Amino acid sequence: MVKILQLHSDFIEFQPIEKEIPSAEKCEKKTRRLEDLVILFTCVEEGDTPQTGREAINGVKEYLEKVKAHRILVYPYAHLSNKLARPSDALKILEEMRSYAESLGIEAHRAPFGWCKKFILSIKGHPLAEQFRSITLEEKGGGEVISKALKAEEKVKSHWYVVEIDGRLIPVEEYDFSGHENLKKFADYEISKIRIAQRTPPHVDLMRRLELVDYEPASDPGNFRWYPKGRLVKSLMEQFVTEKVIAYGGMEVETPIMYDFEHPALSNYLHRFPARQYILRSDDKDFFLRFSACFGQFLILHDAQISYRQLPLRIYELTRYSFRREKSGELSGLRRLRSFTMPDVHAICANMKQVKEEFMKRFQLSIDTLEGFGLSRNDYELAIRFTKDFYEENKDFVISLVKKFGKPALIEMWDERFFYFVLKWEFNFVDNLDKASALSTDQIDIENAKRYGIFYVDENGEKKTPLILHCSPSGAIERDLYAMLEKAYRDQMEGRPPMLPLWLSPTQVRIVPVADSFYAEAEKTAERIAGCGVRVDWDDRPLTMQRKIREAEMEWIPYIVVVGRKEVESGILSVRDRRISGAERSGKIRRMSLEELISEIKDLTKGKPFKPLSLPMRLSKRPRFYG
RNA sequence: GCCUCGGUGGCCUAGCUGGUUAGGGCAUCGCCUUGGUAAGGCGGAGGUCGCGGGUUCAAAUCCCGCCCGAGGCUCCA
Repeated sequence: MVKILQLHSDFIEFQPIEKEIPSAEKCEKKTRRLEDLVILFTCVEEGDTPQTGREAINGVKEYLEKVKAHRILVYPYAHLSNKLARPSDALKILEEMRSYAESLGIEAHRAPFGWCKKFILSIKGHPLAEQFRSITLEEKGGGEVISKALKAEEKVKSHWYVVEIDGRLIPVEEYDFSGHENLKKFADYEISKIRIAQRTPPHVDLMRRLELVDYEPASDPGNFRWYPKGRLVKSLMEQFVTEKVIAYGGMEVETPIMYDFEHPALSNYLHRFPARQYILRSDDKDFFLRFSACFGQFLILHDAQISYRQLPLRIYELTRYSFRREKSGELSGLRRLRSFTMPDVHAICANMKQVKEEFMKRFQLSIDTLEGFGLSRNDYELAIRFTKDFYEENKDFVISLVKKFGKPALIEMWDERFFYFVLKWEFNFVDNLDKASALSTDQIDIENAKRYGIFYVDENGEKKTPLILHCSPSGAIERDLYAMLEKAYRDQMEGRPPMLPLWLSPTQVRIVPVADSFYAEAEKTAERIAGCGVRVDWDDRPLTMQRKIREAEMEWIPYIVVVGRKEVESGILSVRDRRISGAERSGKIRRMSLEELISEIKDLTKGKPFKPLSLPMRLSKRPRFYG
C-alpha cells in the first residue's frame, strides 16, 4: 500500500544532511527550493509495485486539477508505515511515480532517497490543502483514512430537476421559474451556490434589539445566551412542537448528551463524521457531545422488545442541545449554530408500505408545525433528494409528496446511494440575503437499524430488521426563530408591521396609563387580564404616553391599551391593534370591552401553548439586557 | 482553516492624511414636566480607544504580531 501525505504548499526548501542507508542515492548537499507545489510525502510498503505508484499519481492528477496546481515533489517519507518496502524497490517505485507524472504533463520533482534531510515548508490554508491517501491495487480508493462519508460526498453525482405537481420532471436548466421566484432563489443557492451578500443578516440585529437572544462571548462561538423574552419564546416553541409530536403518537424520552467514543454501535456511525464533534475528556475516557437525538433513541430501541403489532413505533426527543462543531467561518447568527435545539422523532416501520403511509403523516405534521410558527407554504420551498433506483420503483410516492405540497419542488437525484438513506425531503427557508436553509426534514433510513441492532419480531416469531424514519417536524428551533425574524424583517421592508405570532409574543397586551393618576387603574386592568391567561404588562415609568406607545410598538407588542379618564368613565378600552397597518393610523384604535379583548386573544391563540410572563409586570422593575 | 472587513463608556457611532481635557446619540441616575396614541426639557455619572510590541518629541490614528467578531470561500449528518 503506497501511503501519501499530500500537502498543497506555498514552498518547500530541503537539504540533504547525511546518508541514512548505504544505498542512498547520489546527490549534492545543497538546499533546493520549490514554490507553489503539491508535496507528496510518500511511503512505499511491502508488496507495492510500479503500477501502485502510477495509480497513486492518477489520484494526484485529479487533485492537482481541483486545486489548480501543476508541480509536484515526490518526497520519500518512511515514517508512515512499519512495514516498509525494500529500499531498492521503494526507490524504483518513487522514480516511476515521478516519471509517470511527467508523462502526464505534470512538472515533477523528487527528493533524494536514503538521506537524512532537513526541510522547511509552508502549507496553504484551504480545506483541501492537507490530505492523506493510501493506494492499493486490489481495492481502488479503499482503505482511506479520511472520512469515507466526506469522500463519498465529493463523488456524489447529482442531477437536478424541478418537479411539477402533475409529476413532470424538468431539468433545472430548462425550467421556467416565472411565478416561482423563491424556488429559483433556492435552486440557485443549492446548485450554483451564488452568494453575494456582505452584511450582517437582519435577524441578528432583531434578535438582540428585541432582547431575545445574543452571542455569548464567554462560550464557544455558536453557543448563545437567551434573555427572558427569548427563553419564553423558545420555550413556547419547544412546547408546541412537543405537543404536536405527542399528538401524532411520539413517545417522548430523554437521553444523555454525551456518549462514549469507543462504544461499538456508535463508533461506526461516528467515524463517518470525523472532527466535527465536541470532545470531552473525563478521566482517561473520551466522550463526544451528541450531534442529534439518534444515538439515545437507537440505543433505547436496541434494548427494547418490539413486536410487529407495535409498528409503526414512534419515539421522540427534543434535544437541548445537539452539538456540531461547525467550522468557525460557517457560523451565522441563529441560522447556523454549534449548539441547537432539535426535535427529532424516529419511526420504525416494518416495510416500505408502512413507511409510505407514515411518511405522509409526518409530512403533514411538518406543514402544520411550521404553520403554527406563522410560516405558510409561501414561505418555504420543498426539496426532495433520492437515489435513481428508489425513484424508479416509487415514482407515485414521490409525486404524491409534491401533490400534497401543492407547489413545484426541487429534485436532487443521485446515481448511487452514498448515504444511509434512500430518500429525504426538506422544507427550505430563503432569507433576505437569498440564503437557503433547511427547516423540517424527514428521511428513509435503510442502514442504521442494522448498525444499531434494532429488531422487531414478526408474525412468524422471526427477528426482522425494520426501516427507520428520521424526522424533525420543525428543524432546529433556533432556525425557526431565525426564519420568523427574517420574515418579519421582510414584512417591514414591504410596509407590513413586523411581528411574532400572537401566541409567541412575549408581551401580548401592554397597558399604558395616560398619566400617573391612572396607575392604579392600569395595574388593576393588567391584573384582570393576566388572570385570564394572557401575557400582559403595564408601563409605570415616568415617561410621556407617546413615548410609551412608541416603545411598545418597537417591541412589536400586538395590543396596546391606553387607560385614561375616558376609559375609566365608559368602561370601554382603547386598543391599538398592531395588525392594522400604519397608513391610516387612526384606524389602529379599536374600542372594545375587556372581555372582548380577552376573548379575541383566546380565540387567536387557540390550540397553542401558553406560558405566563416571566418578567415583572411593571416595566420600571425590568433591567435592560441589551443596548 | 483561508480571504475580506471590523473592534472607541451597556448599545449605536464621530474622530483614524499622527498634535489641546476622545465628540455626539440612545440607555442608565437625578430634577422639572402630568400628558390622549411612534421620541417633553435640564443636569450628573460612566472610557485600559481589543491586547502586546515598535516608529515618533507626540499614537485611538502609522507599522508588526496576537486575540475576538462578522461576512465570503469551503462545508452543512
